[in-house]
Amino acid sequence: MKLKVPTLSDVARHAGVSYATADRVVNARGRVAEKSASRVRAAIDELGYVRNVDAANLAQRRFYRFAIVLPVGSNAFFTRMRNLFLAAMEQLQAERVALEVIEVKAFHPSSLRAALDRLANDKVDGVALVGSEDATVVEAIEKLRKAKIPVMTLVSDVPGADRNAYVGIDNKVAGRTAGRLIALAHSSSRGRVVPIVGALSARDHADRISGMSEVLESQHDIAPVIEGYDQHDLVEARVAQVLEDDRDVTAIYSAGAGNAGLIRVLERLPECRRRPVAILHELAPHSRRALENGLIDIVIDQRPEDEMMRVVEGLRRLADRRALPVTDPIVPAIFVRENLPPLPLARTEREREDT
Amino acid sequence: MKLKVPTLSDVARHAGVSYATADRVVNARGRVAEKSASRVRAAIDELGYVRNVDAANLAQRRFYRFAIVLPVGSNAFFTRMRNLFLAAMEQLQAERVALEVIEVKAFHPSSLRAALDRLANDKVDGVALVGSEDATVVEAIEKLRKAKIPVMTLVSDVPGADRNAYVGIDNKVAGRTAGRLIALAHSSSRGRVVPIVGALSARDHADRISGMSEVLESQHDIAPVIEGYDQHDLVEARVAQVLEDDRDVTAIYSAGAGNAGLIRVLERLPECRRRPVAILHELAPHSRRALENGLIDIVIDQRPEDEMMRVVEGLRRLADRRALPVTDPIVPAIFVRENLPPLPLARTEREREDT
DNA sequence: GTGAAAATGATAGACGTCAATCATTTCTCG
DNA sequence: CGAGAAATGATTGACGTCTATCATTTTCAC
Repeated sequence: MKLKVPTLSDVARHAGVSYATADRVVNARGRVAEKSASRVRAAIDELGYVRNVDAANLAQRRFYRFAIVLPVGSNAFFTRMRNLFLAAMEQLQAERVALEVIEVKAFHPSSLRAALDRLANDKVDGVALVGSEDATVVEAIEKLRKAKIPVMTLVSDVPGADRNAYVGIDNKVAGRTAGRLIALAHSSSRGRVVPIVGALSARDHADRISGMSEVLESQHDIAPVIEGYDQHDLVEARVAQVLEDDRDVTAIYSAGAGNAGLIRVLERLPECRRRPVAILHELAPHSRRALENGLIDIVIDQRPEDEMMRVVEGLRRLADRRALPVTDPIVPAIFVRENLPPLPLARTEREREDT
Repeated sequence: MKLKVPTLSDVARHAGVSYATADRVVNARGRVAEKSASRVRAAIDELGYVRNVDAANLAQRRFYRFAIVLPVGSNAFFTRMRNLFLAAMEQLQAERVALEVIEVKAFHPSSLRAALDRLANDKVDGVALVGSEDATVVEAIEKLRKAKIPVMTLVSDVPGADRNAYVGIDNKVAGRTAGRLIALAHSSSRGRVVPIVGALSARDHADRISGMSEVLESQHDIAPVIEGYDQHDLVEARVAQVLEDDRDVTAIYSAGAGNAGLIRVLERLPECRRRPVAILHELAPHSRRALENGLIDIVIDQRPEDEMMRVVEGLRRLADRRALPVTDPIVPAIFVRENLPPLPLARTEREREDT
């Protein structure tokens, strides 16, 4: 039952050095000649030594401190994610994990940069951030990494940055999937699809529309994109106008937010008007209700619950100097009315209907 | 930075007992008067003491031993799951987790019972099993639990058993979801759907068909169920016959295995024959290829990767006396051609094309 | 009151790593 | 060769729990 697991003492003995030297190698403390260091590393390989994280954490009185940097705004998805992190805090506290949720102004790279710089001077054990493609964010991540702080990007990656891992979906794939489902819903008849985005300058939205278009453009008509800037009223007005002017619309794909406005239009559709197939993103109270009421067909959801868990687990493993598991990318869930997950038992005051 | 976290010494002092008594309470070692025990428990609550798992595991030289009991047979899904566990073994070994994969004859409750009884006399730290509704399995689980061995059911639950948790999907929901997607694919036209199962006596298959029927029966025709007993040739022959005899079939929903046979029929469909909408379960090499080649439309997959991770993580938490996280049920992934996950890099010799 | 059993307390050592300190040895350069 | 810097080794104590042992105290039944 008691397996003989090699300790660092075994490594030192095997390498012919003192425990202190082996410790210096393993923990990169310096003051070790390369000759000795390579002997230690060889011994580690030969013996299969694996650092005992339990012992190390006990000796250090380890209490993980992770910072989660989220954009604040009216986006329901990030509100939802924020609430998930807050809800997890108490349980994580009991497991010696302290989460600090830091909110930065949405679409404001310098604000994100500043927050990350502050964290680089702090003694946090890891940082997870919602990325932005700004070059200053790449630099800020470099700085964190230089301070030996592990970094994970969440929901939106930072291409070119030296982050440890990305947790999120591939928006092109999401768009293509939406395209495929729209095609399926048309059997072999030709349809006319209206795409909606927050803004075409938002990379994730653009990717989704691009993906959808790849799948549909040879067999279906794609109407001009509606930019709704994630504002319900604007979305409502523009969609209503398009549906009024264009009687051939058979499907709507909303890649952005502001979906409460879209749902209101679909609610008020005249009975004589056939409801277009409707696919949108992220499960929120209004989109859940619209699914339940048959106003829309499908919600593509990136499962922030899963994303949150992957981030916390990943940061913990990085702090423990453990390899991250090779996992598949997050597969967005495809919700129809029949497979909606149970509602969470409690809702916080701050959670609003939508943004 | 150094948070003062209460230790068991603090608890003992606070309760006015010795460390040894507090330890006896926390670890249920006995020899403690109820008067003392309740004082200890009160102190734990007041101080918010949480057992230091790192310290405990270090002191015990903890090396988790988990047993995973899987049915052996020609079912591709369980082969896939088995291979996932095997592939994870090495990494887990380095983290002091030893997995033992135990294979029992499929659909053979006494064989499963015997394996579980053996484990009850073994010193394993946890057991995960693919359930069976037999009463002897309920008893075997009782026995494990009596031996203080945590039990999780996987893929198929055991109603009435005292297991710690179930990891798997709701098959009724899966069937309803398939029904909804079939309805979506028919727009508002009426269709004729052919259901396929391994056997109607298989509860998961029956649940799936039942779920689908609920959604479809008021607007669509449901043809008689084909029982294919998970045998490709039989499935192929019977589906071909049905498609030959029934020119009105517009959709096929396969709730069982043996899907290679179904795919062969769809491959050989005459050009003049419109391909029915096809939805089946579990991503396997043949179903992946069929998706890629446009022979079928959707695969509903219960993500054994996720299931495996939940099981290992759950067993570990149970062994550490930690609460399991409140997680949503596994949401089956809905794969179309466009959102297929990357292929694993290596395939083991034992993995076959299908069962 | 006595004896036995149960409850309680005290104690020691183990686990494997971290962190720090200081003595000793080795190496390099003038 | 000597001095100083770097490398190395020895040592100690800490972390919080587990495990075991045995002494002491308390409780209970007769």
